[in-house]
Amino acid sequence: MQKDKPTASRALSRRATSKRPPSMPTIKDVALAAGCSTATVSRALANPEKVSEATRLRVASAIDEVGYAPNVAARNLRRAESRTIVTLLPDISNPFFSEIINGMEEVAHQAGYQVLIGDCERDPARAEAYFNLLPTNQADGIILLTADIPRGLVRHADARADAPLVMACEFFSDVDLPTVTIDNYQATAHAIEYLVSLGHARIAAISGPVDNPICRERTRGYRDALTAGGLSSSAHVMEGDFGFRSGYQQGLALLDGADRPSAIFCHSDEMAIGVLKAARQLGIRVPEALSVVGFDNIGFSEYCEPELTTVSQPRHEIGQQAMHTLLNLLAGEAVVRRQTLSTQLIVRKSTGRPAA
Amino acid sequence: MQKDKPTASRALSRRATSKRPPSMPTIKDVALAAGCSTATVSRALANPEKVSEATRLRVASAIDEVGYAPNVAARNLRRAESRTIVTLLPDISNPFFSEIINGMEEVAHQAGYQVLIGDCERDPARAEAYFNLLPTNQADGIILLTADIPRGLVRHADARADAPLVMACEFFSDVDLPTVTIDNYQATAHAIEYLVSLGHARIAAISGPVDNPICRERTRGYRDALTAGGLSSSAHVMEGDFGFRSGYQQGLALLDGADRPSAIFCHSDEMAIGVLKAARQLGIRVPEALSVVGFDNIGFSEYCEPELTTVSQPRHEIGQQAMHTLLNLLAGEAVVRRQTLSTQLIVRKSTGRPAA
DNA sequence: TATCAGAATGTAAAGCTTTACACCAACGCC
DNA sequence: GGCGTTGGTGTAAAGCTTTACATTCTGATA
Repeated sequence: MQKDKPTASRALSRRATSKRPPSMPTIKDVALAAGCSTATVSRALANPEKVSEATRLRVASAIDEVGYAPNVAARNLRRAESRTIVTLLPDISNPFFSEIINGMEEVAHQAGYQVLIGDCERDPARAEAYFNLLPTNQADGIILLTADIPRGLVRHADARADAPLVMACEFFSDVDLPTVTIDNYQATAHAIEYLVSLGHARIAAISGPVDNPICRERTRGYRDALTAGGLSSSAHVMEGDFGFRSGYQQGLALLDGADRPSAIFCHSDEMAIGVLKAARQLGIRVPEALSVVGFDNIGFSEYCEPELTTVSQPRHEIGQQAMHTLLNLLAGEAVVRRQTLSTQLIVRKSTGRPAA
Repeated sequence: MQKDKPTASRALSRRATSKRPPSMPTIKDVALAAGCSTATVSRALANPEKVSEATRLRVASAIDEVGYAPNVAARNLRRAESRTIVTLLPDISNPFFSEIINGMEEVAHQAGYQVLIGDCERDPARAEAYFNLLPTNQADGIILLTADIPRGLVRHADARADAPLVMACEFFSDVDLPTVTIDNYQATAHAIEYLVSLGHARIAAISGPVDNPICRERTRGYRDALTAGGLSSSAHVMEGDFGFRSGYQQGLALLDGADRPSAIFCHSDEMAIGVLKAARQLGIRVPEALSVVGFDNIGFSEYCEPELTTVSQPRHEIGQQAMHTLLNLLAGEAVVRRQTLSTQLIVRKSTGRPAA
């Protein structure tokens, strides 16, 4: 009884590789069970029309007889693809993105793709790491939800005109990627017109980062609408970063001064909610003494005090369209390079006529 | 000139596979350039200590001479792993999770792992799809941020005692996975004690789903603290779903009735904010006529009106620990099966002494 | 009936990496 | 000087699937 060391009959396990003793059945096992070659099994799965009805059925039942599931790594290796799409965003904690992601996942899953969420946190190194998934076949395409990406990366990846890159929500002013956005100019102009129509004459704005193209568009819309209303001289734009705190701080700055605005248009709901807090702190009542408009219609905007008037984007649809576009690109089909989805001004309780 | 059809010299491209004409260099090219075998290159990368100093350097410079990057699919195939961890959560739009995810990604990336975010949306089919990534080697492990998972899936995956499954934030009452949580019982009891110490005698609670183990724990803490304060008879628990709306609705129900509570403890900040809205609507002032306590300390809790008193969880650390635990599990190391992280009651403006 | 087209299937290579095993040289020890 | 180590390296198989090409067979056309 000196069999103390190598003991248990390893003859049982078909493969001696290492771990994973209950090694999954392979396409070979299916072929055996179905009485055909592995090629036929593969075809039955990928190109059913190339296989006779009878074989297809035999294969099908063999598959669940042996409990087969394809080995994705092997498939990816052979096909030189990963069936993974990564989406790059500036900040995962911003609830604005979640609905977009849902839209993307919906169409991705349906097409057999995964989506990998890449939170860049404004860190170029992070962005680069995600871009590197492309040449190494770890990702088939990228959807950018932020323009805050080292331009060199994009240019390099975009060398081929049909590079698997799609932009959503934002856009680059200098690189022409297929893009799905809203009409930021129009949406803003419309919101400002609404404020003007209420009688506001001093309408300030808190922008996102001013070098951000969508913020530029919005500011253009803001200025033009002001001009159209004969108020061009009252334009006043502060810069924020879309987050609560910056809205709060810029709101404080705006409201604490001498001739304060009667309305503030913000480029995000979070900033608008920050403004609400600033106003509260200064004892300025909303909407009686100050009107506030946000952008995005995030979940909170219905639960803050007062409920926020805001510009709603079709976030789910943006996600869907962006993913569709990318998948079409991958399929080598022609895509419309610029899709513009419609927005809606949602009037709630944070806006009203200015005090006489 | 009848060469109109097959035209361009394909002899140029080394491989005739299909697309991807600028096919990446492989380990073979590196071996060639470094004047050694592919095995040595592979070793130089994976087990540098098994290779002589000189060779290592030659390989290194060969690598960036030819611009080599490993083919991950091939590696995964060979190693039967994916270097991907998936995390399952009930609802990606809940900002509570984002900081946890950041913590997880931090340690995952450092160890060369990716994290795939799986939004289950309470749909068992979705959860099952994600669990299926495990046996097919598309994922190496799963971190559960929700207990709302078909139990069969977990049991099945957990057949081996060291299954690569880790639970964070929540836990199962009937399956014993390695878990990292806070002490929900203590944290709640502490919050309730605080309310009692302020003089509240009618303290209601809005729970998450009552069959959720962490909600049970919290309710136990709530009841025990009430009993300890001699208020056992006033216990009153409503059921919510962690979301704004349910907090709002249950808040309305609680506050509209005859003998309304002077304080409400909520199992999430979103619900607490819903209660705030309900109170506002009914003209009940917070904190003068009603104290409200939330749970989680999400970003918005500082910007609602009034700022929310809440129980803060170390979310980043929870994410880190959970990922550490999982990676240790994968490495075959022993792990502590139950980690309990500390919480903190953050007192802001939504709580105060009850009106005489 | 010979031939051909087309459908259905099989064979085997290719995709890239990792690793068990074999091999070789250098070294130290008795 | 023979022998056992040890460190460094190469050879080749294995991991699983897809697919170009070859083969076989059926039925139809000339």
